[in-house]
Amino acid sequence: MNISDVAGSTGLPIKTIRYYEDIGLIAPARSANGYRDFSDSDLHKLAFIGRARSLGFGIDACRDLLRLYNDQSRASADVKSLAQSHLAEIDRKIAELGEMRATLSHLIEACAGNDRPDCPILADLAADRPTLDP
Amino acid sequence: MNISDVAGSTGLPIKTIRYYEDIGLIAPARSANGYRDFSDSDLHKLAFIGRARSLGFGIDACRDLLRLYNDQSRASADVKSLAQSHLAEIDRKIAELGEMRATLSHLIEACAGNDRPDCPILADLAADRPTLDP
DNA sequence: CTTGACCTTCCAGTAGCTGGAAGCCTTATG
DNA sequence: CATAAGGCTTCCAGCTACTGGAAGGTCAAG
Repeated sequence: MNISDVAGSTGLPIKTIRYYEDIGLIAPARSANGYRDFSDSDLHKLAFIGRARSLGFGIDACRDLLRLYNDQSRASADVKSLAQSHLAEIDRKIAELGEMRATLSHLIEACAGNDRPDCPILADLAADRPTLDP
Repeated sequence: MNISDVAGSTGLPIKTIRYYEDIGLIAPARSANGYRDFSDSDLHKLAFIGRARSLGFGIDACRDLLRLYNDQSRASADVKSLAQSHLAEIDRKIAELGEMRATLSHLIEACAGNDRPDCPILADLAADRPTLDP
């Protein structure tokens, strides 16, 4: 299997697949002509990584997940713990974005959005202390 | 005003302030000894940038916001539009994280988290198609 | 005069790719 | 059989927004 086939069936960009080899996530065989020759196992691994990435797991977490996947003597508790840390991180990000969203939409509502220069958004950014009034 | 004073009153790390000069967001004067000599205007600008950054605006957006702030003939509509694009981006990210969160917490709930190896999280990542059942 | 706290610059690294250049390999067509 | 298009290779650079560290100049106190 050539790289473009794998890209097609995993949905991962070719560049990304090569990058994953670079950083040691996969190690596909090589054909006589130097082309990467992907096995079904490589394909499976890449699909696995792709799904883990789409859940927001970082590369190192993907490495850990792959290791756990290949470890028949794993404890599901270890996987769960990894996932829970990641979930906590996601929640942290959601909370952070939610705060930004709240402030920002508040400011946007207060802005006339017309031809005149007076703007509560800029006023808030320029304020000595950010506006916190309800 | 030396850099550490500015760092102290804006809450920005010293490194970040120097970085902002590097990329042309600010241009503080220099004392005879080569030290940066920040004016009140520099301070104000940095505080402005810091607040914009804390709302999630990117560096380029900060540049735009500063330009608009200094432009007396601006239209608030331009500021509002900038803020609205950013809000849309935040919403997009929240939605993306929300989807991750939903899938992930679903999987976590299904995982026993004990000493045995069977794990629905790994099973889902390894599945030919990700689990979508309710 | 020395010590320690500042300040300076420059270089490198972080995460996870992505784009592009230069060049070999394969396949289809004339 | 030549050639052109397309796929493959490697390597290098750049993206965001910093952050850490090394090497060295400066300043205030004791």
